[in-house]
Amino acid sequence: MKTSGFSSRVYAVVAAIPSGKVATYGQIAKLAGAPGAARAVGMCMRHNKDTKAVPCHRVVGSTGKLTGYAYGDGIPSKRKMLEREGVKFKNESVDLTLSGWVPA
DNA sequence: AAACTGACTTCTC
DNA sequence: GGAGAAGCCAGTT
Repeated sequence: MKTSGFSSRVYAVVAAIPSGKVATYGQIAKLAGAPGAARAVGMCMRHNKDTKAVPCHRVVGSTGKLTGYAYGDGIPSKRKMLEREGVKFKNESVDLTLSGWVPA
C-alpha cells in the first residue's frame, strides 16, 4: 500500500542497513525524518512484503531485543538470520556494542 | 474527522 | 536489570 512518503523513507533506511549490523526502531525513525516514530516504523515493517528488499530482520529494539517479525518462524528465524550474517548475540538480544549499525 | 491499534521508547519502582 | 505505566508517531477503521 502506498500509505505515505514516510513509509518509503523508512524502507529506504532499513534497506541501507549493511549486512552483519542491526539498527533500532528509534534510529530508523530518526533517519526517516520522524524522530520518536519508532512505533510507526514497526508498523511499516509488519506491512512490508519484500523481506529481501527491506531487511526488516535487521531491525531490533532499543536494547537489542528482537521484536516482531511476520515471516518464517518469527523471532527464532530472525535471530538465526542475523547470527548467520555475523551479528553477535547475547542470549535473546543483539549486542549493539558490536553489531549496532552506525550510519555514516 | 475521531478513535483505536501497534514489530517502540523512556521513566519510575 | 526486570516489571508496570505513560507518551509519541503514523496507519487503519
